[in-house]
Amino acid sequence: MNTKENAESAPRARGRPRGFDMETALDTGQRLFHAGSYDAVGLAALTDALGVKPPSFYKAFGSKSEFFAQVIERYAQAALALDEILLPDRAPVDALAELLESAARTYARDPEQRGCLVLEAARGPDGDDSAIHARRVANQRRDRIREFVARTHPERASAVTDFVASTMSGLSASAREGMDESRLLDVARTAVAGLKAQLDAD
Amino acid sequence: MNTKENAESAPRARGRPRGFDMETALDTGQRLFHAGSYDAVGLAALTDALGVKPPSFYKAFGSKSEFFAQVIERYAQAALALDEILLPDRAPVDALAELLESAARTYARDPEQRGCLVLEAARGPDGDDSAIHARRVANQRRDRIREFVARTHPERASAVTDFVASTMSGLSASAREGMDESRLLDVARTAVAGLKAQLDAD
DNA sequence: CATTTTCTTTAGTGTTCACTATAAAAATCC
DNA sequence: GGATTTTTATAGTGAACACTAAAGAAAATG
Repeated sequence: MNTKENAESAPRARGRPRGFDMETALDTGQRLFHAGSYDAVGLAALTDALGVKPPSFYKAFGSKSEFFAQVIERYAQAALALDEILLPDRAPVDALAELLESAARTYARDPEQRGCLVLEAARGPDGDDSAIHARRVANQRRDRIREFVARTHPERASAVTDFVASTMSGLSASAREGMDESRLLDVARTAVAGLKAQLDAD
Repeated sequence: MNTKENAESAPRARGRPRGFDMETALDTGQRLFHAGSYDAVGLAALTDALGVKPPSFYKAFGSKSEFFAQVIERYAQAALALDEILLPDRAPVDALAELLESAARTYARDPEQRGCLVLEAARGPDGDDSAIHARRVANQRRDRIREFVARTHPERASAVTDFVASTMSGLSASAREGMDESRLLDVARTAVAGLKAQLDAD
């Protein structure tokens, strides 16, 4: 029944136009949550940063938790492009080495955005929607790593994925505590050495 | 001026006796914080669990944050006895292997106490006393690892410590997300393989 | 221009948070 | 037994939290 909603020359939908841009709001939210955490950034900080009052925020996003879910999805789309790293014709050790080194670089690149937003949020309380959603997104990415490794090492896919997942969580934690890029890279390379020992033991 | 306070036959100190045991309170607090987190366990939950009202709690401990500091110190005293693992006449790889495997076992042993209380708290907001204190305790333990490794590998002590620290944070995070002991042990052993590659490259 | 639709603001709401002032209770001391 | 000391409870405190009811504003429609 919305056959006209994508037409370029269609008149704007009825009603007062929104006073802020949704994409800019998500970007701002992502920055704030990444610098702090879901719990540390209250609605007052969000609405201040967006220049709107609470009802406008809720009208647009429904709730803080739903807003966060959108932020998480947005972050996951842009972070560590698995599609470009886990290429089918690529040796797993090489691909995973690149993944871990990229994580090391990314997690320390911006002093205001240390670590990984998804992995940090995944550690929230079990009952919180924010943590539940972050965990789901994290596990979807882990599934892709497992499938990638299973192509060449089906019997090691789960253990390798566990190790990569745990290592990335550790890198994120260390980055949050202030570890700089070169030290994170050293950690990543040592982890890759462990991966090689595991995958080359065929 | 308190020359009599340790005498067995000395009368009790003046004043109303405390209606709860301090050590039991710290144990209870440790369990609650470990199951949840510093922020997730409010004062109501604490005082309910201890069977006291807020003024009694504050009289005894000063503040929630000071109580937590005591809980953290208590936990660190008991967890993963570094003194028994980092023995001077021991090969670093063997000692660190035992440390990481012990971490894997400890972090998954009790389904209600997953991960490491100190490392989880260390990831709290930068400005919070709870996180600041946890970070300090964590870094004291890392200093001991670094000194231990520096005995035989002075030029690698920092990088090895970074790796062990990051790996333990990763193990803690994975345990919090529900990874079981055998999977954590696999992760630890792969990490040890990486350590061997680094320390045996002399 | 009145109606409809959608978004915005003002002015709250109830709950939870960490913590406190005051009075009373429980012990020792002399 | 009154004074002193220490601990306890009652009854709050102010602040922050996520969120909302009602009214008004800004747009399109006919």
